Amino acid sequence: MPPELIAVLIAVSDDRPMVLTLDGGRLLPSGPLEAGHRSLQTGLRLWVEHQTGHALGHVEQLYTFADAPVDGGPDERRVMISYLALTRIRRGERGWRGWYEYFPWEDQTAPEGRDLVVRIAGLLEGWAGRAPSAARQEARRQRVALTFGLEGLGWDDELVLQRYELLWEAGLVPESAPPGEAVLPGMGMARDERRVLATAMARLRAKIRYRPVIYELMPDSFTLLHLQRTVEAVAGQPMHKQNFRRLVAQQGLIEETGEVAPDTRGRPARLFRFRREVIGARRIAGSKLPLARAV
Amino acid sequence: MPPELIAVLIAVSDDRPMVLTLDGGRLLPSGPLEAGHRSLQTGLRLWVEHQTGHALGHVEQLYTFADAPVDGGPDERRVMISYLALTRIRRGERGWRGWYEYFPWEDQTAPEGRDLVVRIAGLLEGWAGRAPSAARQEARRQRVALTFGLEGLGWDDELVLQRYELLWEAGLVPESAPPGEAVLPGMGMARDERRVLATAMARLRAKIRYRPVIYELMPDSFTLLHLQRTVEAVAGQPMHKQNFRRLVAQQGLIEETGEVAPDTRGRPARLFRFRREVIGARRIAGSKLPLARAV
DNA sequence: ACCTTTATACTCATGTTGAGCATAATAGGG
DNA sequence: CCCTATTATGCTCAACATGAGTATAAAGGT
Repeated sequence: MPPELIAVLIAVSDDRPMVLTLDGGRLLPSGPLEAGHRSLQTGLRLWVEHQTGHALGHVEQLYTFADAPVDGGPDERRVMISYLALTRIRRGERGWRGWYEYFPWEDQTAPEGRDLVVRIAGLLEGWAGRAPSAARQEARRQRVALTFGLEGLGWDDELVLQRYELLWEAGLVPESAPPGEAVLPGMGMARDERRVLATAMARLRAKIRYRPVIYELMPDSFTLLHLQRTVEAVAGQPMHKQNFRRLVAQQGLIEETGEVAPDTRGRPARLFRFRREVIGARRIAGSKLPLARAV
Repeated sequence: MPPELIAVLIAVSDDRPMVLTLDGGRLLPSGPLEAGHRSLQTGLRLWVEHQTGHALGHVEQLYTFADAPVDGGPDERRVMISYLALTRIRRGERGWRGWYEYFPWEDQTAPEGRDLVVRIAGLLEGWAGRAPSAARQEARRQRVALTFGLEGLGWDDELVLQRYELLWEAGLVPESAPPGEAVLPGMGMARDERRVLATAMARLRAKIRYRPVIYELMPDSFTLLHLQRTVEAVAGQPMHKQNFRRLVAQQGLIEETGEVAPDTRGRPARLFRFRREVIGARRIAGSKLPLARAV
């Protein structure tokens, strides 16, 4: 069985990060590496275009997964090479879903997300208490606190995969819960797809801190607030407005278009565009996140 | 053809980063994923142990490579899933080689490495001038300057792979040079192994900045200078001594053993040990590098 | 005693970051 | 036309981090 190529396409629409799915949101675009494919990336592009009609721009390899072998099953097991692609939604495209539909607890900009983490903390405390020994219980509690930023440790937006795997182990997600047991809100996916999505989210959240990839998710011109809302949507965390502007300004990666945003409430905002020329011409420090404390 | 698992084992000995090789330094430990392997990592461990006798500790997946399909060749091509492992050299083990034997220009702590970059800059200027159009020439020059830190841009120690691939394109390494043509110093390896090694070096150099992985390369007790020399050896860059100590001290990741180093010249240095307990108990900021300017 | 060598403690200027205050410019209601 | 709500934008401040350098301590060798 040849390795499978699987893609996570991300776009941001109306300040919501979206992922392109198939089969009613249960699958990601994917297909086997074939002899005719000139490279892994070529194969991926062909499959994605064939299945979704969406042409890929820049893609980045994420991780290679293998599922566990089945006793008495086929000799070979599925190997999945996953990729992340940043793009924009084209008119009329279907299959795009908000990524927080799959991971509601990852949205710490909204009160619902924060409340959900409080609820999860309670459930995981129960799980920790069910460990066989006192030492194990303590280890579980420490892991929970670190992963979900409890006890004053602070929320780390990059721990998407770790949080999902912890909830998986605790039987709180549909993929692992005993039948009939209550599970957390959040859509499940087929096979390992939700792990792949979690990996993509974590990578993107990490990457916007040190590479200006956020602009691949923006339209040609945008206001500073729009840019900030996009970063907040991806990071799942609120930011300090003035400091965000200061940072963006001193990076010198954008320039004014000279126009102002139409149909605005309040004072009209100037429009900016990304200066594509600077990519490659300069060492890019990226876009550190002036994160406000999660109120 | 099942995917192949390939490992880059790194250790530091006598302030030199070393890599475990086979076949006189031309190969890295590797082997195909088999039906009996419980996971990718398990398979990797078995192959490495079988081929080198070295048991693996913590490993990290690096990247998945595929070679180009050959016209008229077999239907399937080699897929390599690569891993990085940090370890220590055990007594009597053979096959360890200094990684700067393969990439001499990556050692910017020594004058030889810095001189070599000056020479490379000249050769690449010639290569840039041979581009077909003025625009292409300029693009090449920009890429060279950025990748090798010319024109005041500063050396970026994490661009190991980019530098190797540029030299490959320019035909300056044995893997790509026309037969009989002069090439740069630095041992070649079989197949794609040198690219895998470059990927591992880049990842490790990046990682020591934000995770305390350097301690996996240290003996149980060490002096601060020994620690600094190890970081410098990995990063290939000199650092400011006092600031390095300040950083290490305020991280609180190490503690005094109470003893001092034997057989020292000058004032004897206190010995320290890594506090394993803090891993997992705390969010680790890692070990930023107080890099001195490359004199 | 003095010199070389390494260890270690401080100082200082500059830059970065988190937080907040103040003011500007628009629309819409009274 | 004034007032208010709303968003945009400019500016200050304290705390902390960082790069660089000076000064002093403790050993061995001649």
